[in-house]
Amino acid sequence: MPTERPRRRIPEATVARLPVYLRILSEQAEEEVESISSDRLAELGGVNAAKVRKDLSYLGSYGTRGVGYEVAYLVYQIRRELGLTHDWPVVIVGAGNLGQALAGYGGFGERGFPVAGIVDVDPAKVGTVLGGVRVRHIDELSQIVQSKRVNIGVVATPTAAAQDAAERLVRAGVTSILNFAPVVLSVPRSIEVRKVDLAVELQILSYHEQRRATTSTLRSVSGGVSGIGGGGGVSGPGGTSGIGGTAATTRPASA
Amino acid sequence: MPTERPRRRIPEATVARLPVYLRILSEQAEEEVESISSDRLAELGGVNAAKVRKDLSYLGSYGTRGVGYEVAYLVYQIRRELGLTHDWPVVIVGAGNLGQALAGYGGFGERGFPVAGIVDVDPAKVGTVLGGVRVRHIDELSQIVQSKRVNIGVVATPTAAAQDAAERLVRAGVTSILNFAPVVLSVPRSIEVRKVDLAVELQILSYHEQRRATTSTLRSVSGGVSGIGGGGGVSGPGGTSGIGGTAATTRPASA
DNA sequence: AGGCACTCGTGCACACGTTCACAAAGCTGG
DNA sequence: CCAGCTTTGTGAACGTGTGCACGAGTGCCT
Ligand SMILES: NC(=O)c1ccc[n+]([C@@H]2O[C@H](COP(=O)([O-])OP(=O)(O)OC[C@H]3O[C@@H](n4cnc5c(N)ncnc54)[C@H](O)[C@@H]3O)[C@@H](O)[C@H]2O)c1
Ligand SMILES: NC(=O)c1ccc[n+]([C@@H]2O[C@H](COP(=O)([O-])OP(=O)(O)OC[C@H]3O[C@@H](n4cnc5c(N)ncnc54)[C@H](O)[C@@H]3O)[C@@H](O)[C@H]2O)c1
Repeated sequence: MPTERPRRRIPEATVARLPVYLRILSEQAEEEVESISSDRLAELGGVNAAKVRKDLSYLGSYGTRGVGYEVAYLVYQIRRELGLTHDWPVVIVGAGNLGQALAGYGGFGERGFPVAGIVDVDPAKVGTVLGGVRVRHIDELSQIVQSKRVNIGVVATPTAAAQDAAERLVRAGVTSILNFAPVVLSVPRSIEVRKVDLAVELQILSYHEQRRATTSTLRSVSGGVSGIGGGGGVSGPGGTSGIGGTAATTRPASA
Repeated sequence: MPTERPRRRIPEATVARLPVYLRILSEQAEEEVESISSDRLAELGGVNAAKVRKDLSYLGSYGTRGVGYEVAYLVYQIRRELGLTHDWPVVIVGAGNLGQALAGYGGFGERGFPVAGIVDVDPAKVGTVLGGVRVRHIDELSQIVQSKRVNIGVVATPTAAAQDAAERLVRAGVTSILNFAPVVLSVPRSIEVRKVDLAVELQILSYHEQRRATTSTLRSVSGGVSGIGGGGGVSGPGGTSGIGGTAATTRPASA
């Protein structure tokens, strides 16, 4: 049984989809569904069935031909591959609008990412309690990261302070950063950075809206953009890089 | 001069990067920089210079060999291509934690996406004012969308209500949706949906953290994942689809 | 036991995206 | 006006991601 995971490298596009499969499978498990076919999973996830099978095949996971995949087993495998077998505490830098929303959102802890701490520079913010966590001064960042063994940091400061926040996080020992500020952070190559930029999302939507209007006012929205977006890719080892693709189009079978 | 934009189709990956170039260029413009080379822009954006040039070439934009690109002209061209020559009012569904943070965030209006309205089902929320906008009942959604000519809707409701919110938005006449709820929305093919899923982002980071720990505790984080993510791609016209890649890794030249 | 319906796993072809490398084009200084 | 330097624009090679099509197991029914 201890079929040691062959440690294959999983394509980044697949890694980006696994969390979605995981959520769907977890929901199915709650509804007592024991087995699921790639077709059904594809339908729920709004993807191609072949893609689902290929993605799952990277897990080395065994489905059963003629039957499908055992939900519980898949959930276990995906969680294992994503490193969700234990919690990953996160620390939030910036207790403003966004930091508060994040802290007040229970979804993180539930999904294995408890908020180990929130820090801010503003003395007025320090001491207040958000989502059960007391805001502490940013000088305590290192202490929090060290004592709580935090690997993931979230940047929720104003744009101007984001680079500083990132540097402090790196210095404190964090190795992954989720950045909400609309700037390209400059950090050592070994640090994994992901970015969530709402303005970029809206501008991409704007592009399509504009296009829709221009292309031809008649021809009813032809194909209609559908399909899956390439995952948050990761390119070669080439030195620096930065701009990241972001959210993507979605659509499940409305069957 | 009125070199009518040849209306080339711009690759989705490029569309996802244009907003970032735009932000960088706008900053440069403020600093009175008049001209910029693809090398410099690449450095600031953390991308490959060749990619920058290729991306910009889709705009039909003219750089000057031996010199670079005229910042102001590029800003104009990108804004034009992204449809940012006029405002795109957005309507937010769900005035909870997230909806409040979004409404209270001035960055949208500044960037051309004024909040035309916020709606909620909870009578207790209706009437309160967020970021200068009064929360209205969801039954008024159509009226808001129609009168303010809203094309873009934001779903910030609990997961369970997201599909319903999306359907209401579509019925009201919205054609693009930005979804924050962790579910795959089912909407007509002609509607453009983009998704921002924080849990997915964190899980991707978790995957890399886990990998880092497993692969080899010694070998210092070799290449370190860097590079650009594929843009929020859009695949073939094939029927349904759904899971979308999301944020991506970033890193500018820290030179 | 045999046949049949179903579903996985994957080879293959194609589409898309990235990067290199270089000719063409423009500027500057003599 | 030419030589030399800079930087663009793009063809071509390469790498990644997608989707089809089909062989190969598996379970069920007769
Ligand atoms: N609020 C939103 O809905 C929203 C949406 C999209 C993007 N963003 C981005 O998220 C970031 C935060 O937005 P916000 O609305 O929460 O801003 P905010 O101004 O409400 O909060 C920022 C917080 O960061 C703190 N801060 C400032 N400098 C700091 C530093 N060096 N170290 C630590 N903390 C510091 C401030 O004291 C403040 O509490 C911004 O970059 C913004 O562009 C926010
Ligand atoms: N808060 C965060 O930081 C955060 C982070 C990640 C994801 N999300 C996601 O964003 C969504 C909203 O999160 P939140 O924290 O703001 O939740 P919330 O519970 O604070 O707010 C949800 C709001 O939506 C309203 N609502 C419920 N059903 C509705 C309906 N059918 N139509 C219109 N409005 C309706 C509720 O009255 C409430 O005001 C959730 O799906 C959540 O998973 C939030």
